[in-house]
Amino acid sequence: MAAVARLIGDPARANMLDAMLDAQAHSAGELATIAGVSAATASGHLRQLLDGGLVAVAAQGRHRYYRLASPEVARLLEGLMAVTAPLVTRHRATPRVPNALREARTCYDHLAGRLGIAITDTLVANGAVRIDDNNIAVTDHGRAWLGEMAIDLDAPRGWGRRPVCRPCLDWSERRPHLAGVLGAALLERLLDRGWIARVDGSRAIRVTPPGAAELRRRFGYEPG
Amino acid sequence: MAAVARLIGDPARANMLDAMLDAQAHSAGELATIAGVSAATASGHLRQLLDGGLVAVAAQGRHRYYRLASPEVARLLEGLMAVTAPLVTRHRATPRVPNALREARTCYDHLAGRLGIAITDTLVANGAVRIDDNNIAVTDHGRAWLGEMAIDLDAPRGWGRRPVCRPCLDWSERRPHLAGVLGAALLERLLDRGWIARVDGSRAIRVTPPGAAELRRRFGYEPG
DNA sequence: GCGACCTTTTGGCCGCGAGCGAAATGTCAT
DNA sequence: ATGACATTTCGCTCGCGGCCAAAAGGTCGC
Repeated sequence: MAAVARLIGDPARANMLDAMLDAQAHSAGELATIAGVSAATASGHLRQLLDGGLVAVAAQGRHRYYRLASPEVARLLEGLMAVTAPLVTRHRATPRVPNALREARTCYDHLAGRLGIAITDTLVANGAVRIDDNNIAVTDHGRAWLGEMAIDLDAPRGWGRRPVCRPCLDWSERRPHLAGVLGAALLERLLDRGWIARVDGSRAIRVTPPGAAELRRRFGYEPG
Repeated sequence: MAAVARLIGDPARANMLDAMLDAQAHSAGELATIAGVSAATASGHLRQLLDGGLVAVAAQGRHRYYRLASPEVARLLEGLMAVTAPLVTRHRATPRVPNALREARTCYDHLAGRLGIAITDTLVANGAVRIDDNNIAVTDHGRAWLGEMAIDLDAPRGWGRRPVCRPCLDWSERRPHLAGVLGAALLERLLDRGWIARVDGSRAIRVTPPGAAELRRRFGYEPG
């Protein structure tokens, strides 16, 4: 247990892992810049993360692209943030995290932040999903509703057997939001409909002008 | 994020935290022995864990009793184990963890291991709780059934507002088991009915002779 | 092929922090 | 008060591991 925690415990490695939370692959050099260390140092860190089973690598030409080894690792990292956040903000009234991230961001492969919460709330109000305590389940009515969004939860999605819908604790809103296959499919659909877009090299999500209208109408989302 | 992970990343501190996963308070000297370090070193570690908000302390006479600061910390630790376990056992066919722990143990303040899974399965079969994907909810029928066990989920339980029932991933069985207020109440009831007992200074749980009969009849649990 | 580029390996420096013994602090028992 | 015990603080040593510059692998474009 200590071995895994030790890997995350170094600031440079933690920054790299945090960057990989966007579920996209990053080259070694890119991660070196993000971590603020030389390429040599970064390479050493990445080797450790690889040996520790926290990340996986895909060699492509002269680049080597690193990504988190599994959704479990992503969940672990978000869990760490959930424990960390209250400690940091305990003595600070002003939000320490950039507002763009609080507003809308990706959490591994699904949406989080105010936008993620707004969508979750709407699906609950619709009766599309049901939440008891901290648990989420998709209803039959929900499957039909999602069909209109061209989302078929029963379609094979490549990444083997994976829970259809899982709660994921949002560390900025302190509430669970949609994760699992449903969360991933929603993010994908919103992206390729052009309602939202990724922001440069950040996990932040930007709402496009056409997206603003659609998201307000369908999910009652108003930018904060 | 790195700060919290760094604290767990030291073997001595990890051992201490692991010991505290039984949700009981441990004196500083006891934790020093468990971690295999001197009292002076242990004191330093405990101070760090305290400053980091991972543990809380209660001074009682000349002893100082340490415990985990919150259930969230316990969840984080179990999450770490879930990521760690597969890495360790990947190249080992034989179980590395003592069988007593796989059989029945406490997981913070509820039951885990084969016994915990057996109880969870029975409650699902009864229709007392419902599991969708990885989510658990208590049904009305479940509340009545629990009433026969003298468990009232609506009774105030001291520890403020806390989810009635939460899934908790079992790192030895790789399946979710009952946690939350329900899990805690079940453990408490089984203990004070004398069906199970804590084992010395371990998280292992021993089934008593009268308990063996009751657990087989009610939950279909057969010792492995 | 050759040069440009990305990445990893090697070697060496250096600081953080884990470790202990000894002393100090605080608490209980008599 | 005095001694026994639990814990913390202090001062110190020492090794692990992060860091970089330089060199070595690989891969692509020309």
